[in-house]
Amino acid sequence: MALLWEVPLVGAGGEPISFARTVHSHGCAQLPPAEVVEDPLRYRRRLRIGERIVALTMEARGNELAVESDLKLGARDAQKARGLVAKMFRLDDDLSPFYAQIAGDERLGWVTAGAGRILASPTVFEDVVKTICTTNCAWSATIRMTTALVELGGGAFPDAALLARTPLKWYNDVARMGYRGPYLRTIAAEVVAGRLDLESFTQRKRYDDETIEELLLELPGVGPYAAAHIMQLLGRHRPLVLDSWTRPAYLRLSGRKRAVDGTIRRAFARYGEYAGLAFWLFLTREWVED
DNA sequence: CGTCCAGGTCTAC
DNA sequence: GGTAGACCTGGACGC
Repeated sequence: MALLWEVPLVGAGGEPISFARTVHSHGCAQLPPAEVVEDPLRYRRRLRIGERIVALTMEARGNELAVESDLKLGARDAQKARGLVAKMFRLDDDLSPFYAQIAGDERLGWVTAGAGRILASPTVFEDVVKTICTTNCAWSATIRMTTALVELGGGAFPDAALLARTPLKWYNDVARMGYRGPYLRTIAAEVVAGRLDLESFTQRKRYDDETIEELLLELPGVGPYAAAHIMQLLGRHRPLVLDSWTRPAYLRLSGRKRAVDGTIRRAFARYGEYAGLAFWLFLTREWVED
């Protein structure tokens, strides 16, 4: 294990970052090729750097994020790995406006201790594929499909080129993805052809949230739920993720007997561009002990 | 063994 | 723009 990086756990606005809250920010963050290890809390994930597959282990050391690599990396590869970690932890994001908004908020005041960073994958492509693998199936199926994808990728998540050249037979017979297979393969092919630049979707100056939502909804297999979910992973926090998990969770935690989507949206509308994040944090507070 | 449904989406009205 | 019905899979459940 070689120490790759130590970087302050601080966001772009100087706000604190809770390592535990970040690695437990959502379920997809724990899908292969990533995993959360407890005691001490660490986040591990394999990724492809050039020709090699590298296993990175991340943990909090004091107020720093320490990143270790199982392989010794040259300067160029080390730089690339650091860049991917920065993307995953969204180190360039500034949550301080949100924190200022919820300071003293009864429901969400606790968040300002460093919660609210939604851990991303190294690529938007991976998050889009994984999100589609969460739709209309049990979580066990999501794990099965993702595990197959990572096996295809030789231990790392496959890139668009590999998915585009993989025959549909594999999607059906090996990954058992059903109707999702053609969706994912089509998206991969569009990326490879250069007609779809998912990685640019993080660029706030280039695309506003509304545009990104429209572009996401154009993708096969991406509807309102998936678009909102991917938006959260992109750090675009207005849309609420409304699905068969969040709806009952909201009822349980709010004490309401029933609430249609419009009612839930109104309950969080006052958080403005952070409404979706506020909703998600309200639902997941108990995932981590303060 | 059949039906239902799980962190929905698409198509056709 | 709003709403049925179909859709892969496989685990849970009722009969």
